[in-house]
Amino acid sequence: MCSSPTAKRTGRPRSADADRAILAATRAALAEQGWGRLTLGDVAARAGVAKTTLYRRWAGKNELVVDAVAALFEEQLELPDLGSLQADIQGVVLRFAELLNRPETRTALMAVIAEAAHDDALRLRIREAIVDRQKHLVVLGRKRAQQRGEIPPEDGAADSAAGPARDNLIFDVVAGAVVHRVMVSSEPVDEEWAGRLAVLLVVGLAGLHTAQDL
Amino acid sequence: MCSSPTAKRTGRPRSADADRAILAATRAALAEQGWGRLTLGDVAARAGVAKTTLYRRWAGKNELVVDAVAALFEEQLELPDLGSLQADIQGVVLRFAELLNRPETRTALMAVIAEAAHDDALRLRIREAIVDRQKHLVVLGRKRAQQRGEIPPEDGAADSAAGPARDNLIFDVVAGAVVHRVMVSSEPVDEEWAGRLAVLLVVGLAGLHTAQDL
DNA sequence: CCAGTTACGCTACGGCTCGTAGCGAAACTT
DNA sequence: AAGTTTCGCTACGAGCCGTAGCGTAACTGG
Repeated sequence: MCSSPTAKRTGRPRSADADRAILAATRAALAEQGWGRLTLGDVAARAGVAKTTLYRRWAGKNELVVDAVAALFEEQLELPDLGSLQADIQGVVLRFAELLNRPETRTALMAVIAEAAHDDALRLRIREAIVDRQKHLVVLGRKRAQQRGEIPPEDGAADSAAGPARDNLIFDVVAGAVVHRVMVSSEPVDEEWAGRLAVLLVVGLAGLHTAQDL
Repeated sequence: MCSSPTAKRTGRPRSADADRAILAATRAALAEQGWGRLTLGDVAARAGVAKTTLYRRWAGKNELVVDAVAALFEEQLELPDLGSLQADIQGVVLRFAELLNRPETRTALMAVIAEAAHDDALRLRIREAIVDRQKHLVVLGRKRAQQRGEIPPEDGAADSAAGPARDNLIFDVVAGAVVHRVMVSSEPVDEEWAGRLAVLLVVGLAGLHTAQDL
């Protein structure tokens, strides 16, 4: 009943500096030791904070790491307007790959996704902190392309579910391809590769609109 | 000098039954407890094997789990010939998704990929045991499509690197999209979604061939 | 049949990390 | 000044890791 967003409660407030220091220390430790050897004791020591303070704010390793990497997604992901749908896709692919190439994110992102496979709360947290933020870029990119006339506008009445379904497909293809290229194939995402992926998508997307009978 | 592949060495041979029991126990424990709570002591107990036996054959959790899930990929992944490239893609996507929906693979695959981000030996092992096996399906699918005339044959002299590059792109897009759909978006890969992905790829692939100037 | 060699099961151990409890001091509200 | 919450610190039991040591089992070559 008494937990409004910015509720000024009684007692000593939590240090915002400590929050920042802990998340930064988590990313640093993650980059050096990876997920497997990351210990909360080490993070606390790096942040200059008692281990108990850490446990007061996060339930465990999973939640802490999600917040630590979510901060990176928040400040680094945006959709540049490069004039055409193809160029926009290429641009956002390169940005996303750059983010994935950081040593902190490389191991952390896959690890938390793995843990989320049998942890519903964690999966929800990832969705809100990371996935929805990315998915929004797809919707934005589609709207821009429709304004430019590169893609036919929504025909509302026809098939009301086709639009969001297409967005979801594009999202999984773009994000999935980049992640797979970087993490599994472990080959570089350069302008050439990003360009080919963009061509594949733009052409294929046009095909999806004409073959709507599926 | 004396280590031929099937070298009959002196001494008591390693039990093949124990190998199978350990890998099966690993998959069972993985399905129940997930990656994070998986302990090698538990695996040994389930397999009816001493913990030391486990350490004599595998260096650690990572290597063991890779072998345990690789066995599933080996016996379950093949490319059905369904008459057209689009149908073939749709078929293999559905098979791959079915494999990813198993509780053992859901968490294990992402976890070992995460660990491989800073473990070169593990990355190589994953590549040989899992990735190359999948990639072979792409090459096979392309050859079939070329024989059917759905895709122009290799023009050898023109751009010798374009063919493999296309294969790699398709591989990352297909595998990445399925993994992302299942693990991140956590939405089902049904015939409808697989069909849309197949259309996107077939149409886009044709576009890649015409716009070879990239 | 008899060494020689290797794998196995079992027990035990030090070492590390986890997550929590308890304490006194600090910071902030009323 | 009193009340409340956080903080740093120390200490602790619990669990798992990975290894060592031992006696036994299985298989090979002389």
